[in-house]
Amino acid sequence: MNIRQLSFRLLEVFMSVVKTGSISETARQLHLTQPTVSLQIKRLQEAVNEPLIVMQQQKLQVTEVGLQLFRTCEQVFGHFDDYQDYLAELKGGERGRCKIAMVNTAQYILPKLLGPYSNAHPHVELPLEIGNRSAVLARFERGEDDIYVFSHPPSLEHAQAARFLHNPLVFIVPLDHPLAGVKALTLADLMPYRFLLREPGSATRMLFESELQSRGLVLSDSVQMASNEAIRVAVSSGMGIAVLSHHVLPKGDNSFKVLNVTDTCLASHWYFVVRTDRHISHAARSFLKFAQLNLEQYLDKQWVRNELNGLNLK
Amino acid sequence: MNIRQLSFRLLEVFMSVVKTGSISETARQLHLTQPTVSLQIKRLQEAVNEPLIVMQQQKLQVTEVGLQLFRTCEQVFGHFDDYQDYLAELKGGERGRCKIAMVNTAQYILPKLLGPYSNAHPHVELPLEIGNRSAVLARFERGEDDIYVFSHPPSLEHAQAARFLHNPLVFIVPLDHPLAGVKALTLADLMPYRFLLREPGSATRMLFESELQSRGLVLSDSVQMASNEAIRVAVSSGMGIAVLSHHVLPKGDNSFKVLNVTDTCLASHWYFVVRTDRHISHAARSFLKFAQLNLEQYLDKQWVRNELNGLNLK
DNA sequence: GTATCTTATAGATAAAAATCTATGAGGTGA
DNA sequence: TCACCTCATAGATTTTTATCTATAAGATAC
Repeated sequence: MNIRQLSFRLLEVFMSVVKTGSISETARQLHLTQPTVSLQIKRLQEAVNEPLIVMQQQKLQVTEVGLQLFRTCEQVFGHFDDYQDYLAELKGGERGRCKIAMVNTAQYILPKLLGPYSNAHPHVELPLEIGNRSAVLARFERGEDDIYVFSHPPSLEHAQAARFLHNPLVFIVPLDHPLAGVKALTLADLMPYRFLLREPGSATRMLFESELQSRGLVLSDSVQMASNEAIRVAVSSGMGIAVLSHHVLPKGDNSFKVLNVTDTCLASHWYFVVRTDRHISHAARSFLKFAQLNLEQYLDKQWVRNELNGLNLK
Repeated sequence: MNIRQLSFRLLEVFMSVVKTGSISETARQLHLTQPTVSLQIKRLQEAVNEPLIVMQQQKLQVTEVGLQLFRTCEQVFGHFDDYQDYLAELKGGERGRCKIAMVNTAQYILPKLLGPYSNAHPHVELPLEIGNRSAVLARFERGEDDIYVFSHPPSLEHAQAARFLHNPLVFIVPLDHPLAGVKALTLADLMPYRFLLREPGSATRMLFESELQSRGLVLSDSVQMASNEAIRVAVSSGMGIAVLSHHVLPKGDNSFKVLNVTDTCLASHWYFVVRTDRHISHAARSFLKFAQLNLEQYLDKQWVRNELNGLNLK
């Protein structure tokens, strides 16, 4: 038997003949003519080189070889049916994988969306990658993930970004800091103090530094720290002052003071970013859809900027 | 996914690409050109309507969907491989079925061949049908079996017969019968006695009666009995005399006497009969081959008439 | 920077497959 | 016997497919 001569159509017709026990009946059911079916069976028998169906008392009778082939076909079609089911679930966003890479700061926000999504779609895998901006950018370049989360999205040709959350930056000082009690401050008032900063390239730092530069201000002292938590805790401990995303600050944490800086409004946005030159997985599509519909419900309404309908997901 | 667009060839190529991880390499292995393989993969992806293989860092990368399809293919080809193995065993005569229908008398002979054959081919099913001549003839007409055993084969257009054993008929009488001690007799000497006969149509009876008719002899008394054993036992019990196939008489059974009738030599032959208008199963072919080679070994050499090479099994 | 890989695409062709209509042959049932 | 089933076969047509060559676009290696 040469398997290359076989086609699924041929097997389908064969199975129908076995089931109905009649060539004419099969032809009617499959909307074919009777000679077509006859010929298909003949072909199949030639391919297998064994009689599969014989006439016995004017009745079609499946031979043992035919029956065995029929069983084989049942199994085979079963496997393809399973695969079709898998595809259907995948396309429905019920199954699959949505790999998300995000910059460090986003880990304070995104889980609020991921949790509910994951509950609604328990069969979707959601591997997360967290890194600093340059690491996530490198992943983006290599196309390792389905969705990327940046504030300050890369302006690359094959990147498509959409805002979903406002990201205001605030200044924090230790409770016992000289500025802690002051009602209204200017940015310049903060310059004399030691600033705790993330690494260069972090979106927060970039934004802050460009603001300083445009205003002609210079920090007198700064210390670099690797994470937002480290900075927050260090501020509380009196090590210095800092500028951080509002979202990084735990609600109800009173171990530091937020300043009211009246002449400065530093803010960026959080963006979902996808590659335009890559197929977007159904799961990713499904997650973005979910986000679009449920941002207000799971994130602080006050900061939501839902522009996800701007994503053009072919 | 429309399964009708799929062909085994397509899947074969796809599997090779997954295995080699390269389109060019696959092309080389399958003796195709690289564009051919590229196109096949493209087609397959269109049929499934999902990306199966993507370029990632200049390397082909199978997607989850592709991997799932690959696994499906592995299973499917596995089933067909099993079927191929089955076919191979079938064609080799190691597996399958050989249905044999025989007239009653043959059951004294055929098992001597069937036993050894079955031992040599343990996976071949050998269903036996035993009936009187007309029943077996009817089965032949309906083509219900692979091989038929007759003495006196039907001379039908679609029947092909070959002798394998001489079938001499002998006359037996009870030990205390008046003829039991007579050294030499003629057929006419037997006419006064009661004959125990099989049903009309049985080959033995037909042969005997035609002999009587040609010699102008008439039986004075006869009783019909349904089986050879019944007749044999009845003769031993003194109920009458009979003409029976030599093969029906158990060796060393001294409860009756075989007569020496000098002017008569009644004999027929045993034939294997197959239909010429039907495909002959590999198992049947294999059995007939076996018989042809081993008749002398398993049957009484003195009676073997091996003409089985005359069978023309397309 | 040139040679040499890779994959992708376009265009052409030849083979095959799928399907039809028309027709024939064999059997059943009124 | 006639009408009506069944399946088989022949011949024709239209699509589909498998395949090729030629060529281009990227990337890598030296």
